[in-house]
Amino acid sequence: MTTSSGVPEVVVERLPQYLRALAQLESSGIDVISSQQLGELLQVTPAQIRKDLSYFGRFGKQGRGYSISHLLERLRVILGLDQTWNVAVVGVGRLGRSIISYPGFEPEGFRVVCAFDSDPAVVGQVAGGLTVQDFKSYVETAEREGVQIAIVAVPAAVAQTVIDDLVAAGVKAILNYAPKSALTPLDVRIRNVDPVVSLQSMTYYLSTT
Amino acid sequence: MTTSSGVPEVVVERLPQYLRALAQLESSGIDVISSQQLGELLQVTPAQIRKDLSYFGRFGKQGRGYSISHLLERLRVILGLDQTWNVAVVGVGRLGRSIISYPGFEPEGFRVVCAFDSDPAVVGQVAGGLTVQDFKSYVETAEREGVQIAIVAVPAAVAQTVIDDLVAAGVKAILNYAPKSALTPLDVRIRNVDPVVSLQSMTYYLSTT
DNA sequence: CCGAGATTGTGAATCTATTTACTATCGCAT
DNA sequence: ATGCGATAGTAAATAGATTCACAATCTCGG
Repeated sequence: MTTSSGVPEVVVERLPQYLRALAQLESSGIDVISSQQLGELLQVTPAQIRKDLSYFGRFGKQGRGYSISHLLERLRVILGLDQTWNVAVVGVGRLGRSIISYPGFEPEGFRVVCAFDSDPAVVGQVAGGLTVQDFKSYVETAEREGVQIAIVAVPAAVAQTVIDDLVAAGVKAILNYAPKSALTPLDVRIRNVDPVVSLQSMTYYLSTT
Repeated sequence: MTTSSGVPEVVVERLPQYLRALAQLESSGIDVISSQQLGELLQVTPAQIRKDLSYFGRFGKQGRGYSISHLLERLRVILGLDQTWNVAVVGVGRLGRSIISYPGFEPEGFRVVCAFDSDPAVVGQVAGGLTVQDFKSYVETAEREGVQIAIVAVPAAVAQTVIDDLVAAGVKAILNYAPKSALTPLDVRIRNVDPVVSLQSMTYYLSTT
């Protein structure tokens, strides 16, 4: 699938992988890396790395490779990671609470700024330093807090409805933890995080071998 | 990527999606569905559904469509979901505990049967009805409990080492929650669950639009 | 029992992604 | 300065996945 910008979606999905590997290399004190070496590290062909990067510009030096710090900086800009993103968590059950207090978001520039639920018993509770808001007030609160991304952690049965509401409220990126793949308009990005689906595509290989 | 069995990996990854949609349709009392209708529901072309299924046999009836209950049964067998899978959780921190008590695995046939950590302060604790074992005892315990799948929820810094140990212990399927894509031999399946990576590939589209 | 309408299964065509293969260019040692 | 070895960038070739398009065959009403 190629998107309007002309960059294939698979390519965009690989960039965060490169980013992560490069960040780790940088923190271990390495300055320069070739597509060959990075490819070995990530189990990807060097040509693929070079081609992927070539969609965005020319970042390497022949005979030498890529400056890790420079490439990191460029990738961060390409992916829009040179800014902080405000995130709303919708659904504050067991899973929603784990997400709110997951410490991995903040260092990567994703800040959970508000949390919503529609259960009156949950609204008003405090989770991870945030007071849970009524989902009815989503539009105002999200606007006030400058929310750009929503994380959905509601039961499967209501996921599509909640996502429709979020889309109507103007959210353009949704991370969906509900065990249900939901439909969105083409201009709204959605990624599903579903461990059961991941397991189910591995058992295929376990049982045929 | 085509695997030894001749079925492309993308196809295997779509089957759980079909399964989930069909299960939901069945529970809402529908008996038969056409590739057209299922395609609309999943935002996939009817031809793709028919072609995907054709790798495994002929399950439909011309002029009518697919019997949902029959197709469900066949898909479960194809994916190896007609049995229970025993799962070990490695790493019992905040995230590991959430995974152990996640209620979505059991109904789908994935049973968490043991949990490991290498921190002496955590070993011996009880989490979700399971006593945490020392990771040193992985081989014996996993053998005794009939573990076939491992879920890794350890810090990024030790993920590769832990995964190497698991591979050495004979695990053939790993669900990796560590924010680090790890390398495994080709006969070991690994799926990464990483919300940050998912977010990072969406921000690309948010910032270029 | 027959014909109309629907829908599957699939070879061929098309579209997309990956890999190959080579040129241009760089850094470095002499 | 010069030449050599290494490596990026990329056009062309290949491989892979998706879609098209249609024959085969099913259902169902009359």
